[in-house]
Formats: sequence, C-alpha cells, structure tokens
Amino acid sequence: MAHITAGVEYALHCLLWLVDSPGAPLSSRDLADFQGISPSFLAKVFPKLEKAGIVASSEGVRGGYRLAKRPEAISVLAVVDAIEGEKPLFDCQEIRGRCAAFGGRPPAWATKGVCAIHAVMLRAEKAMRDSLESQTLADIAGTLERKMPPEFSEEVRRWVEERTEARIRGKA
Amino acid sequence: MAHITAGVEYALHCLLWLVDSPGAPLSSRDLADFQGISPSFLAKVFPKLEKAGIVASSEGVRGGYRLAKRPEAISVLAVVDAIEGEKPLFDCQEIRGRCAAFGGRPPAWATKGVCAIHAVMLRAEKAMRDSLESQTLADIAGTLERKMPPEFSEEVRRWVEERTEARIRGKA
DNA sequence: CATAACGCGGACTATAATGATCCGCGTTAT
DNA sequence: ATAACGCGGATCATTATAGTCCGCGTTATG
Ligand code: FES
Ligand code: FES
Repeated sequence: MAHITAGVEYALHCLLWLVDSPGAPLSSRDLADFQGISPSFLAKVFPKLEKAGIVASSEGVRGGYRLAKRPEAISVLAVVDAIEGEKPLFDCQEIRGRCAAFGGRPPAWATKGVCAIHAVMLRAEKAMRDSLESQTLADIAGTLERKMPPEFSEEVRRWVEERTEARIRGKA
Repeated sequence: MAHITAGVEYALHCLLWLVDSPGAPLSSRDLADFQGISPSFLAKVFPKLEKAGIVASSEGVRGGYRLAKRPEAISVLAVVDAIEGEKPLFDCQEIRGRCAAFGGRPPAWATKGVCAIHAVMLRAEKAMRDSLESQTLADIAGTLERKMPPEFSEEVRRWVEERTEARIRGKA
C-alpha cells in the first residue's frame, strides 16, 4: 500500500480531461469508462474534490463536473490532501514517554516539544509537500500536451460524441 | 496507516540507545522492556537492521546488538529503507494506457516514458528521501543530548544493572 | 555438561485501510 | 414521466501492519 493512493491517480487523470473540456461538464461515469477505471469507485472520489473546492458539480441529466478554478491555481498537493485527508507521513506513537527508567511518570524534559525523531520525519514530510505544492495541474497539462499528437483532441471529441449517440440509440 | 511505520520509530529509538552504549551489546528484549514496547515485535525489526549493515549481532548468552557503523555514517533514510524495504510513495497503476479512445492498443506516444503525473510523485518522493538522507543518527543523538539532563545517563546505567541483578535473583 | 539467555525465522492472528460494489434518494433536462 | 445525473451509506474482498508464539541453533556461565 502506498502513501499516495490510487484515488489520487484517478483524480489527477480525470482533472486533466476536465482541463481540456472547459465547456459542458463531464459525468464521473463517462470519465471512468473513458479511462477504463471503476465508475463506482470514481463516484466516491469526486465528492472529495468538490468539498475541497477543486471541482464544481451540476446535478441532473447532462450534469457532471467541471473545474472550479483555473488549472494554474490547482496544485497537486491540494488534490492529494482532498483525497487523502491530510494524513501524516509518519504517525508518532510517543514511545519516548514510556521509558522504564521513568517508572510511569516521565519528567517534563523528556516529553516537552516534538521528539527529535518525529522532527526529522516532519521535515521530510514538509519537503515532500513543498514539492507537491510547486506543481500545478496546468504544469502537468502542459507536459502532456507536448507528448500528445495534435489530432488526438479530435479523436477524443469523436469518442464522446459516439457515446452520447449510443445512449440515444439504446433508448430507442 | 502511515507510510513510515511504527517499526521505524522503534528502530530509531533503539539505535539511539545503542549510540550511548558502545561497549557490551544490548539484547532486543532489554531494549523493548526498557522502552515499554513489544519485545516480540522488536525481535522482528532488528534482523532487518542487521541485514542492512546498520547493526551487528552477537549470538548466545550476553549477546545482542551494537552499531555496525559510526552514528554519523547512519542516515535516517538507511533505517527507513531497511525497515520498509524501499516501498514507493506512490504506486502508479498505468491507467493512461487504458483510455477507451485507444481501443485496447495504446499508441507508443501514450505509454512512452514515465507518466507526467507519476513524474510529479517521483520528484516529491526524491525530495522526501533527500531530506531523510541528510539527517544522521549522530544528528538526532546530538539534539537529544542537549535536552537530557547530565545525570540521566547514570540513571540508565543503574536501570540496566538492576535488571541484570534481577535476572540472577530470579534464578536463585 | 546442563542451563538459560541470546538471535533467527516461520507460522499465525487481529485489526485497519484500501479498492471496489450496490442501493436508494433527490435533482433536473428531455 | 423518464432516465441520466450527483450524493451518501452499507457492504465486501484484499492487503498491510502490528503483534504473538514456537522451535531451532548458538554461546556464556555455573
Ligand atoms: S516518540 Fe515518536 S518519534 Fe520519538
Ligand atoms: S498512469 Fe499512473 S500516474 Fe499516470
């Protein structure tokens, strides 16, 4: 199990599609089907992004999600925190106070402030978070656009169209 | 569950005691009892440190562990890797290749190299690891020594003595 | 030489988190 | 009225962590 889970990977990949589709909102089902991931699981991910103010939702038929901010204003850290809930890199058990030499009542000097080991972990966590905060959705989208051939956007548009038509056909 | 687990906290706290006891080796049982943590669990942690070349073991009665290197040569990163086994911060599921627009056969440009999102995570992981690598056991020991009153080392020595005597008494 | 304190490693358990599914409710375009 | 939406709760399977237990080989000590 990794610290940054699959939910974040799903979320970021979805957000990238939202960057390229500033018009009509996209439904979480379509986003899931389009990327070959679990629709039910993605449906649990998006409300977290909405609560964090990263996406805005519209209910009802033809509803779905769109970005609530400009891509440059959405850092990767914000997405990670939205999904993971600011869980710490390291969970200190405060063993320092349990030393047998204290006999149950640890002196003040032993438990005052943050344990030196814990402090090292907090510095490492901050380094990680600073790195994540320095990258925005726009940065990633830019990198990807340089890899993608220009005609691919057109292919994607066609796929979405076909899916909409398929729904109408299924109805008839 | 945190990425850096309790095993690392236990290991580092034990290693700090080993720094202060360069003479006779300390047994994992004594280290556990002294710190109020599970002896059976600590017995699973130390072999990992030994395999990583951080501590050296001596078997038989009066055996135990001592540091295999100078404290300045033991980075926190080395301890984390020894316990956690270099597990990644983020575990990419390679969803980018599953896009429905590819129809099962993703083109080369889509799967070539590392995904832009994965790359961001790898940079964050590197930042974390660099931070952990920059801190050594000696650094932490130094910080701790500044907090600890000078008479405490004496108290610890006495505790170890009493425990040895208790073992002899228990035998008689 | 017998014993007890060691390290070592495998099997095992309990608990929690993750990834994922299913269902029912309220909303809304058609 | 219907079907496509988002929303939230309940539930499940799998996996990782934390912890236990037991038996084996080694070694100082009496
Ligand atoms: S007590 Fe938790 S890291 Fe020292
Ligand atoms: S495919 Fe895993 S992060 Fe993009």
